[in-house]
Parts: sequence; structure tokens; C-alpha cells
Amino acid sequence: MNLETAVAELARGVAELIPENGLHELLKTAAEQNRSLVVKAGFDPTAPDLHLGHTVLLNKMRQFQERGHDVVFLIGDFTGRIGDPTGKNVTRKPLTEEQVQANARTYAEQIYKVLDRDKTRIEFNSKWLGSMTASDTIKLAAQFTVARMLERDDFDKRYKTGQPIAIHEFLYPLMQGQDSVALKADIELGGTDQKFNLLVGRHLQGQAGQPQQVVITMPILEGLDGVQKMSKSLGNYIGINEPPDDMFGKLMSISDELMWRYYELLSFESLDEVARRRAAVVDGDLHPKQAKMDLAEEITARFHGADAGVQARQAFDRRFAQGQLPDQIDEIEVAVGADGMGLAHLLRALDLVASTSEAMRMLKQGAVKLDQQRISDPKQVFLPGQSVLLQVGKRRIARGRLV
RNA sequence: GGAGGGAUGCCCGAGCGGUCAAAGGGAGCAGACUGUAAAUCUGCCGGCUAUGCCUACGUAGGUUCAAAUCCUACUCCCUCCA
Repeated sequence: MNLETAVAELARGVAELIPENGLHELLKTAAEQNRSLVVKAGFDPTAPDLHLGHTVLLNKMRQFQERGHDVVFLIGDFTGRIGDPTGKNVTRKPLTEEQVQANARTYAEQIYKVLDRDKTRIEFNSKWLGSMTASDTIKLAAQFTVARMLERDDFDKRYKTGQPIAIHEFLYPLMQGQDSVALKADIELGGTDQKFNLLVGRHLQGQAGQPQQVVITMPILEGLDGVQKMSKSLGNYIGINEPPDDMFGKLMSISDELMWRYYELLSFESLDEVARRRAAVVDGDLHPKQAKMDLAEEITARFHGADAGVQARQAFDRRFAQGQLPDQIDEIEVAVGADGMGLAHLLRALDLVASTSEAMRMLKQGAVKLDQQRISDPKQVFLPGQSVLLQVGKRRIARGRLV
């Protein structure tokens, strides 16, 4: 494959490339010298539950692996103790060695659904940061100024609006930059929110007399709402370990507009194919729902296998297009006592609602169905021996066997 | 070290002695519409043994028939001065 094609492919979906022609130059040199590049990406050791947002970066790492480069999955076990300066969670409990190891294992279980296990190098930054002395730290801190630190958007905003900034937060970008020095990184990948930190790496490498890494930032993937970034705490995420049907269903619930964004950042279809698809939808030759199902199937298949992708698609179609019940409904045994149990409590017992108060509300709003028939009397009593199929809204469904 | 401001439900934010389970917005949930779309409209949105009761407005006390609202102490946060 020629250089131009390689650069174009590696630049797909990239938010920013610094310096702009850096990737081109690097690939050229690497090819000439017949060496592989050190590609680094750092990860927080406290959030090992990966979702599709994380895979935007992983996908890019994988692309580099496919070209034979040395991809370093760096776990920031040391920097994780500082806490990335977001203004929240300024104090964070230090993780124990065991916790770090456990989290690393959890990462390993997940990332190889995208990355090539044999070509991935896992490192921990405590390896070099942990042995730094106070004097080393001061030397490191001396290589950067407060004024430049305050250029960071996050710090700038907080400083101007009077939000607190703890001194130790300034160390985070420096430590992360030091990682690049220690690894002699040629390229560092990160989200756009990491831009400043990645640039500090370039600066420190320069100070250390090393070639400066090329910085590649990837866009932050929007969550299911299409507005805020995908994150676990916002609840707008799709976890890569979620069951196929859930994954498929969540992908189907995104807006049409967001679907194209997901195509760009998550699909492995070539940009040409995506463009063709989009044109077909615009021309009315392809229903947007079909396009979305294709995407949902591709992603589901990536994490659960091709069969699971197809099955999830069929199950979705049966359930929502044809209005059938799901293939599998968990049957829960409920002890109702000799006198039976009222409907409101039964819903609670089946875990279809969070409280009996919620049950009352759902009943009042006509959201509850018994054996596919709408019902609304909270006092309706169910006796032992009965078997019931109860639904709350479209998605909550359970079968209860009363004893 | 000194002076001042603030802490309200998942989040933001009004209330500043009774009519406050607490305005308004966001998020979320449900119903209608649909492609489980999105958008829109409507309703809900602390809990319970449920037309009543209990718990809630930083924490602990106090004043009062009655406190999110007043007083005291404490904790945390912010601003300005040094």
C-alpha cells in the first residue's frame, strides 16, 4: 500500500493532527528506516467499564496495529491517583496495587475485542513515575510555566470563574507528558479533551532532546441523546459487554442524524461506502431504519460475533416491527402468601418498578399490561398458583409464577 | 490572618415563618404519533400499610402553636484584602 493511502486511512475520523503533516512525515521515515512507530494511548485505571465511546480510540489503535506499529496501552495507575483535573472528584482515594491489577485484567478482557492481543503492549506509568523523587518532580515542574498551564481551557475557565484549582492538578498534564518521554512515543492518541495534555508531552520531549511525538486527537463520541458525550455517569452509553439485544436496541434508538456520526466513528465500512449509503438515504432509495439496522448489526457482531448480530436483528424485528413478545422472558417466582398479592406490589416484586409508588403512577398512566391487556386496578389481587405475564411500558417485561 | 457571600430534590435553580413534597428549566419515565426513531403534544417525576401518614431543603442544637425560611455552633465551598 502506498504512503498516501496509508495516511488517508489513518486520518479517518481524526479530529486534529499536530503537526498537520506530522503523520505523513513519520510514516515516510518509518518506512525508509524499516522501523515500527511507538503509538501510545493512556487510560484511566478507575474506569474499566468500556463503552462504544472508548472504542473510537481503540479502533484507531487497531489501525496502527494492522500496519505493524508498536501500540502501547498505557494504564495511568500513578496519574490516576491524582485525578484528571475536571473540577470534580478532586480528591480520589489511591488505588491499591491489587485494585490496579484487577482493573488491568478487566481492561484486558474488553480491549481485545478490538485490539490484537499479540500486538498490544500494556504498560503502567507507576513504573517510571513511582520512583521519582521530590527533586525529580521539581525538575519536571520547572519545565513548564503557570501561564502556559492556565492556557488549558479547563483551568482557564475555572480560574476565571473562581472555581478552585488544586496545585496537584497541575502535575497531571506534566506526569502524562513524562510518560511520552519515558516511552519515547512517536505518536500519542487521545480524545479531543486530552489535547492539552498531549501537547505537554511534545513540549517535555523537546526539553529532553527527543523527537516530539505526533498528536492525534479523536472526537468525543456523543451518547444516545446525541448531545452530551457518551459516559457511564450520564447513562447515555452502550457498554461493549452489554447483551446483543440491548446493544442492538440502544443503537436503534439513536436519532438518524446521530447515526451518521456513529457510522463515521464506529463502523469499519470505508468512507466511500458510508457516503454511498448516505446518498441512498437522501435519495429515498434506502430507508433510514434499514441503514440503522445495518449499523446496529455490524457493531453487535463486532462484540458478540456475526451470528449474534444477525439474531439480534431478527429478534428486534420480531419484537418491535411485528409486535411479538421477546423470545426469552425471565420467569420469576414470587411468594405471594395465601391471601395473594395486590397488583402494585406484584409489579414491585417482579422488579418492573422501583417502588410501589411508581407502580401506582404507571397504573394511572396506562403503562401496565397483564397478558398483553391493559389493566389499571392496583388492588387487583393475584393468588398462588397463577402465572402472569406483566409489562410496564415497552421495554420492561417479566413473567411471574406465583407460589 | 481579616472582611463578605453561599450550601435546596438526579442536575441547575426559585423560595426566605404558615397556603412547601417545595416555582421554573434540564434529565428521566409513561401515554399519543412513529421506524422501540428523532422532533412534537400530554401526563408523571421522595417513600408507604395510600384521599391519610412518614421522611426531606449542608450537620447538630434552639426559638415558635408552626421553620427550607429566624437564632447558635460546626463542616464544606467561593470572593475580596493581606
